[in-house]
Amino acid sequence: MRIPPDAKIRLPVHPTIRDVARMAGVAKTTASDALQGRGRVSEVTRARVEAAAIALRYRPHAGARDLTLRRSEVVGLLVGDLFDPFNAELTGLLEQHAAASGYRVLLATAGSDLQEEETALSNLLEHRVAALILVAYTGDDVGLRAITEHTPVVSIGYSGSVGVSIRLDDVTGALLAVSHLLDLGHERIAYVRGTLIAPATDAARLSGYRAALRRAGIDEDRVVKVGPQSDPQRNAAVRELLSGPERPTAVFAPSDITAVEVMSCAMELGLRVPEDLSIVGFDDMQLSRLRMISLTTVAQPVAEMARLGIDAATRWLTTGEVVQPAMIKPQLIVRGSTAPPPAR
Amino acid sequence: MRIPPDAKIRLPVHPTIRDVARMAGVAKTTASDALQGRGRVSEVTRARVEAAAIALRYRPHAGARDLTLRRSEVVGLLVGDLFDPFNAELTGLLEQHAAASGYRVLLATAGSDLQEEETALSNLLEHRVAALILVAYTGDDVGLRAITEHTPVVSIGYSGSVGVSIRLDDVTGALLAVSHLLDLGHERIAYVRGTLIAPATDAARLSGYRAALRRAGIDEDRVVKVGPQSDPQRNAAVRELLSGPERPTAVFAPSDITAVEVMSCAMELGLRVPEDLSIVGFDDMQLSRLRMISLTTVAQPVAEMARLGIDAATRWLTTGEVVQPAMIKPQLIVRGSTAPPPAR
DNA sequence: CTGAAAGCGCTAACAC
DNA sequence: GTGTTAGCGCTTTCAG
Repeated sequence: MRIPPDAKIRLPVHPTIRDVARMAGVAKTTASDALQGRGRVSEVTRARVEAAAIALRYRPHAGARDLTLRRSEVVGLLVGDLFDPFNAELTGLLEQHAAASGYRVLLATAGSDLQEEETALSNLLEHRVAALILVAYTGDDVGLRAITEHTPVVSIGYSGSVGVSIRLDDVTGALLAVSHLLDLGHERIAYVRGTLIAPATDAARLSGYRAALRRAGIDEDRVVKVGPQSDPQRNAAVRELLSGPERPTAVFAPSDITAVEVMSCAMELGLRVPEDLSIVGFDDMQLSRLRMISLTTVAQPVAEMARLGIDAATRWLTTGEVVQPAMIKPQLIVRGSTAPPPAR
Repeated sequence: MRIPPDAKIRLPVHPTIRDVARMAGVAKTTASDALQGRGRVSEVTRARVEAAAIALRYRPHAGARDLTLRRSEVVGLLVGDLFDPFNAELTGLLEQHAAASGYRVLLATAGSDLQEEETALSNLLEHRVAALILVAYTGDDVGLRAITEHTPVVSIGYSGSVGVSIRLDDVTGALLAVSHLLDLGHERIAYVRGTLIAPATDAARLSGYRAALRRAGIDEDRVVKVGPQSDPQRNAAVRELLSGPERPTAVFAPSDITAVEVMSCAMELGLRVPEDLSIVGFDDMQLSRLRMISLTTVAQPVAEMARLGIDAATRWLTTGEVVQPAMIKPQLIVRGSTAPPPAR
């Protein structure tokens, strides 16, 4: 339901600094100074002003203040999909860190549409966000580049070339994952791509996967594209992959949520994990640590990434320095979803 | 890292409507009219203005516009914890619907602290959000009541008495869940509370649980409080519960994420689900539908709830009507995590 | 120690 | 058709 802008009624009255001043019997300026503790106002006046503010339940209008001070206390957060628990974790932590640094978060989700992502980005910018944080961004650099001229852009888990990127060495991460499978003796290893993943990230992990296979002298790889979670046919491709006589003995998925889906699919087919099928994911979301899932995966230190992201943004904002943090070293967490392949 | 407000540097220059007007050689108003299509400007002028806007990459300043128009296009969203996948789903959908209705979303997470929740709420209000959406709110009504005088408050999954509540009949939901277990023949049914849940919601579901037991003539109930997810000892209480000789044969948890934790814990102890232990959750998050989890649960129609929430807010905003939608009827989804109890 | 004036970016009302 | 004025709520000069 689209509401035309004019349909929005006027905001019910909030008391303004003027009301407070009037009630305290002083000028606007004095009231403002008193409340901000800009110490040029006498103790007794301050008390009167404060009393008035409390009585009126005065709350300064952040937008007006930002306008006056020509600054913004809001960062824009564009996140691909909150249905992916890893993204949700990241979003939560980013908000926490932003809040700790004195920033509010204006949230936008990209949805499925690429056009939507564009609009969302535009909306955030109209709100003059102090910085832009991109999580699982699927768009391209083109539109982004120009933005960095006036707004710090920090992307997380996106290997683009714009602004600051907080990211893992995706190639090495995938390499670790697949090497682990190769070491266990697997030879038929499939790559199952989820659609929830940003193309650039997917590409990097895919290339790590390929590199590992190549290094092991295996040139045949199987890539499977899995549809969106809500897609009723989402499992079809995976089922087919796992059903044939020459089915892979292991699967590497570029995100934990996809890995869990594969795991579930395997179970439906009566395949045991890891006895019949080994699975490795990527992310290390909290759920993956549960014993009942116990997913071998490449860990992304989500808390650290959130901290680095906000820090990079605030630093860019305060000092103007654009510091690209070092790539985070991926770490393979071996859990119960991987084992040697079944005997033929 | 706390950045003092003064440390925030001035926002790099964005072109203003004035710049556009100057470039097009017209007055501010004319430029504004031209861009908004407020049709009093000639075709040729409009073209000139539009060209200038594009050349300068002009983007209207939403905050300034809102200030002038005395309105707000931003709704505040306070969500308890994004680590709970159900909350994350809800957040994502709320953002989508808000966007579709022309609203941006200012996000705040409550964190663990109750004090933080208070501050977060205050921050949202300083930003003059058009409405306030509360997800898994853990605070009390006291502070909220006053807010409804100037800002629509819509809570989701919170059975408080303030503003509009979009909610399920929690009592009946829990009743359904526990009755299902009773029907299967279970007699020792535990209630395992997660800490991620809002107290009021927990209370309602607990009372449904108790009502079901009472109705079946069982007056002994076992309530277990499980610590936060990150707590290393989070499983201790559940382990103990599930270990004794008189252990329950079924568990009802007031959220899916807690249910999955219990399931995982059971697995650690070598208990099979549902053969040795039946488990029922509450939420029906997407993950619960996966075959490998296959959780019997009370469904909360998350998409519908998001829609109802945003609709209630926009309606309140546009017409001033405060309409309390009917309670949503809970529906029990029976999956693979429940079965008759093991023979003694 | 306090007040008055200016202005952030924008649009609505009212001239011309 | 177009320009001028005023004002949203706030803080920062600059005078008293």
